[in-house]
Amino acid sequence: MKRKITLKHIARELDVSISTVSKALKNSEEISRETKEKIQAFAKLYNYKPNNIAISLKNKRTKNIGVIIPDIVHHFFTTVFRGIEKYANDKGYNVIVCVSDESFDKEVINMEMLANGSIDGFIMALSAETQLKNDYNHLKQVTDQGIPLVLFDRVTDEVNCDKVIIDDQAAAHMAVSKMIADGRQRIALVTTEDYLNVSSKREEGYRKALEEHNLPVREELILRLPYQYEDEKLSEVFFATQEVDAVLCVNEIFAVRTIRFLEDNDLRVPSDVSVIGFTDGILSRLSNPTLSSVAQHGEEMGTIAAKMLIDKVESDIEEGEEEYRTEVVEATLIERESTRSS
Amino acid sequence: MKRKITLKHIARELDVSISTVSKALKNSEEISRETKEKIQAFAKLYNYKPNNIAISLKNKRTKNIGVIIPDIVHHFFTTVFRGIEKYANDKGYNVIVCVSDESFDKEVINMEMLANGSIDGFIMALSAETQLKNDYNHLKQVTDQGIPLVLFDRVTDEVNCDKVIIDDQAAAHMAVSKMIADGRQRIALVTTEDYLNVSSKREEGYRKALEEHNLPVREELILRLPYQYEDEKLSEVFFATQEVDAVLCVNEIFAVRTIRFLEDNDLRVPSDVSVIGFTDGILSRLSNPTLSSVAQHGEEMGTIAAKMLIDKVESDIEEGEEEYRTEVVEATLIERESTRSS
DNA sequence: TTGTAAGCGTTATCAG
DNA sequence: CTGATAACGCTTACAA
Repeated sequence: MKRKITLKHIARELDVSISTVSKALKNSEEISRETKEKIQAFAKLYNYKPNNIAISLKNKRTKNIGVIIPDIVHHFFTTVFRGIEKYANDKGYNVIVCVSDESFDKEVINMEMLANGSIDGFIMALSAETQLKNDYNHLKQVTDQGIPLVLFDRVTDEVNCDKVIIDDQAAAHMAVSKMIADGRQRIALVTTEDYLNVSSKREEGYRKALEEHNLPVREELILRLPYQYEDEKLSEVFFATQEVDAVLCVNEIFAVRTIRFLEDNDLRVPSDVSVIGFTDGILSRLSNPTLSSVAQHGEEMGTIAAKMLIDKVESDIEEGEEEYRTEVVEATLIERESTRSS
Repeated sequence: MKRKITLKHIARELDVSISTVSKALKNSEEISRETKEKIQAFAKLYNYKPNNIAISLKNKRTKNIGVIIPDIVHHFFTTVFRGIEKYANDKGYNVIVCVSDESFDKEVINMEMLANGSIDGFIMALSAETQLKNDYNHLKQVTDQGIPLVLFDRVTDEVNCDKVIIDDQAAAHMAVSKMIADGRQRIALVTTEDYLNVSSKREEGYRKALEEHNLPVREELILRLPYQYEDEKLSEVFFATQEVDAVLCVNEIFAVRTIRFLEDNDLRVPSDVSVIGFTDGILSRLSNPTLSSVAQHGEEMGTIAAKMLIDKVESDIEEGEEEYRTEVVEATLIERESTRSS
């Protein structure tokens, strides 16, 4: 077992000072070619690599970024994470992930844990509970300390920082308009019952699109389901009493369930009812029929978020003139079988 | 912007020495109640938190664990990750994730990056390319340095370390036996063409089960598809020329595609053909019909891996007598509609 | 009871 | 060209 070698070891071994070794390994002009070669050869031989922790302490820069997301087993977040990770890695940063599990407390604990020197900045999506409580002191504390923060998808106006979002309202509007253009008239909305910022924006877009096309907004056609619902009972009640010819769902899972439910009730998708979901993930591509859905371009969001963060981290504006940006990523509608206007 | 406060600040402010502050905050008996109270109050007021990096440097322990996986947008890995993250967090560890993207080079780079002091140990699943090249020097280097390593799922015998796997062979055997018990006779296997350890183990189980039940192993019934295949052409060729009454797929995606293909060709699942997949993820639960599949219990694997790693990290056997364990997690068959023996 | 000093591994400044 | 020294923030013998 060859323990990690340090500058000190090399210095002792080669009978030079630590600073000489340090400089030699950085190819400093100050050191004679001869000594440099000797030292470099030795270092190579023993596979010397500087200790990141020591460098972090010295530079007050960890080259780590902290990512806090509500759930990792969730296609969208996972996709954003991939974007973050790729960009960050390219820039020489590592990514520390913490999962808040939609819990306010865990979010706070994780942030505090990381804020004590472990990371240079945060990228996060708020937990559902945090949005519900509307308590953002932990975020403010972090920004007050001068730690850069980028919020994505689940954001809040309460905190001053960079943000990356998709225009959920416009996206829902687009989806509903498409259905209307396809001749659909009774369009239902299946959304979450939790108060999530994104859901309500999507609902706004849904309402607006109907209104603009002079279609009535029927509250009975808006179904609110618990975030992780497992029973289709609710949906049965809903569809049994209503005639719908199109459904917009705020996520993939609701959409796939809806399709299944419709087919079990002898309604064909898309001929009888067309369905559009949000989150263009694996389910959309592989459901039967395949699901038209609003792509949120998570990877792109992740890339943008990482870029914004790293730019801030590496800029030395420090007490920056509070110049925060909000990037809006265009959502696109991926059309598949569930809306074929056949 | 209140910059982070350090022991030095407190000491200066309160006109005591740094070590007094340090001890006072640790509630040391050495310090008078009076001073302690003064210091603690001050620290609370200014929200003092020790700097993790400094502590890491001192203790030579980062309380970070490095996780390297081939792909984060993949239900199984994501699930394992969740298990790791939860357990690690409970134990006060953070998790740094790097994605190898199935690439050998990235795997090597990421490991080296993290091995220079950033983490106390690794948990990883080998990339496809690494398994193909059969080159594990980067792993050996890490273990040689005394950094604990736990391999999961995609493992190799070439490296001496703790491992967590499922018995893929037994799992496939179980699945095939179940189909046979249901009266199926011509059972196909849809597997990957890459050389992945897990796939080949599953194939072995498949073959063994058939043999044990005195059924012929027909090579034409074994279909090898590229890892991320997008065209169903291959599968068309396959099924068009064969009569099968059951299919075992080495992953969910292949399984769902198979179902879709069968239905498009007027074969009903499960009445005409029953289908079982591996990886009990969201697709299995939501496909139509729902998919019977082999649950790999990723979260449990993650928990076990994290436990093994942290135990090693925190044990002081150091030059441990090479006592490495391999934990086998029981796979279970989750029966859903695709195998209802109706 | 409090303080000094060394050390964790590096880098940077300043002398020699 | 090379080396001593201080510093990053903290802990911990050891002195006082």
